[in-house]
Amino acid sequence: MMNGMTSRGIISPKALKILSAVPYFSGLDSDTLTAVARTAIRRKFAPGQVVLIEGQPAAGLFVVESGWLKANKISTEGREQVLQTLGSGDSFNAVSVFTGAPNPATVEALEKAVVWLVPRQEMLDLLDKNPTLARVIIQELAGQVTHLIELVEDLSLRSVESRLARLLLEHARDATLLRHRWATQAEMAARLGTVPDVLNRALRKLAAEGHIQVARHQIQIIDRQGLEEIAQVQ
Amino acid sequence: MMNGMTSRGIISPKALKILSAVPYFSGLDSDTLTAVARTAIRRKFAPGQVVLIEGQPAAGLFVVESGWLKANKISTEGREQVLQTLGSGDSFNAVSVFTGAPNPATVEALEKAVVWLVPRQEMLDLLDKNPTLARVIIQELAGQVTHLIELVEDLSLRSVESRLARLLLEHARDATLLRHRWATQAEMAARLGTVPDVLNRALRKLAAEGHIQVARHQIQIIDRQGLEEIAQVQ
DNA sequence: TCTCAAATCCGACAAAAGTCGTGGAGAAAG
DNA sequence: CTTTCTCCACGACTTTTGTCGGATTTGAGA
Repeated sequence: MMNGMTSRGIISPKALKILSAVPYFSGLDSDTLTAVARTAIRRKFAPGQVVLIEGQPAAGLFVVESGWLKANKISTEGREQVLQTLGSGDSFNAVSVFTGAPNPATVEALEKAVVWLVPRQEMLDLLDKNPTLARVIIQELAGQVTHLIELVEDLSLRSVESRLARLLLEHARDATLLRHRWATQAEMAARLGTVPDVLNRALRKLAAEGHIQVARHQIQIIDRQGLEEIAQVQ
Repeated sequence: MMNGMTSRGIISPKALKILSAVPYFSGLDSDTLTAVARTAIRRKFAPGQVVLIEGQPAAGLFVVESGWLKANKISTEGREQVLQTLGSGDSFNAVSVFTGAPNPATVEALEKAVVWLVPRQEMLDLLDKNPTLARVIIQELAGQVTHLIELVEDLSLRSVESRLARLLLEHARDATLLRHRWATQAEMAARLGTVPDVLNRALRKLAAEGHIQVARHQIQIIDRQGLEEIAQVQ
């Protein structure tokens, strides 16, 4: 159960379509794209399964076809910090591919997921031949830096309650935020850098104050302005 | 006093030498390097002076000639988190140069510093003409991502005491860590994501337990192994 | 050398975050 | 349909972190 099922070298039109939808490869001409599709490996993962482990050598660049995954760090005491949540079209492990350093974090499937793996050497060759690819990689990495700076700011300068308010506002479509099956309070806590109990407390406090209404699989935002104030201060 | 003194367009051998020592430009041929030196602007900053402000549009890529600076985030309540400490040869603001987004953080001089600024458009042109430059930028950004992931891990999964122990171990030459004039306890606290009082307490605790010895302008590590244990757990 | 602002030290207190135990309500599996 | 397990909801308690007031010391500049 350590590795997902793999299938290699099958150049289906589906593979081409999926890969060309990824920002990384959308700029490539069809010949190079076919070459990529030939070496890319398709893998399926079950919920909870580990895709790659922090500290291991880089296998290559991963691209999500479907399903949700998370990149995280785990402390010696077992506490978890989620760095990134990855969905369809997202890619991960670029850092170790281009630096040669071991994987900086562990990646795990949150639900049934399908992932493509483009081997490291292939990516490096591509980068040499394809100057436009470099721009895309730079954009991608810059985006990661921006995201991580925001995370640091959150962890260092904001209270749990404030972080939660921000998370809710960010993910709300209209006034309702529907939770995926895997989006348990424990997962949310790991995302905000705290523990389930504390998150639960913050959630109940916001509910008690009339800002939100927590239901089974969704959260309703009642008082957006109030939430925004809590997101600002503290 | 808002901006540093500037001098533009002077192509001295000194400028060439300094710029070519920067990883970004070391791979360039001498013609391109001269072109860069022509557009680059040299600025001097006094201690405490602000080089660029979070949220403002990107001016260009900055390169440190001499002196120390810091990149930080400041909360509405005035609390500070240092993201990076920048010394001679380091560069900053790459993210906003290549994405076009506003500066992600504020940069401030810790002491008298001299900084070169290569205008944004110049850097973008360079990137187009010089494919090898792309590799360097990718390395640089990947390094930043790695560093920020470590910072997140520290803030989220480790206690102040543990973070301090790590900082001390990391910066110790032999068994002594000499503090720059600007490396006050307030600065160290901002680096570790806490407040001066708490840092001071942690420092005195480590001293009381016999792990370190705090003197005026330096800190002695007495019990390295003990420090390493504290750095590990918690 | 002298003065003054900044840095450090310290104890007491407050608030935030984390831990533990227990019980109930749903969802998934048989 | 029933059993089992995960998730959630509390409340009580501990630890860590942050805050405040004030005493000392130090270093930079007049």
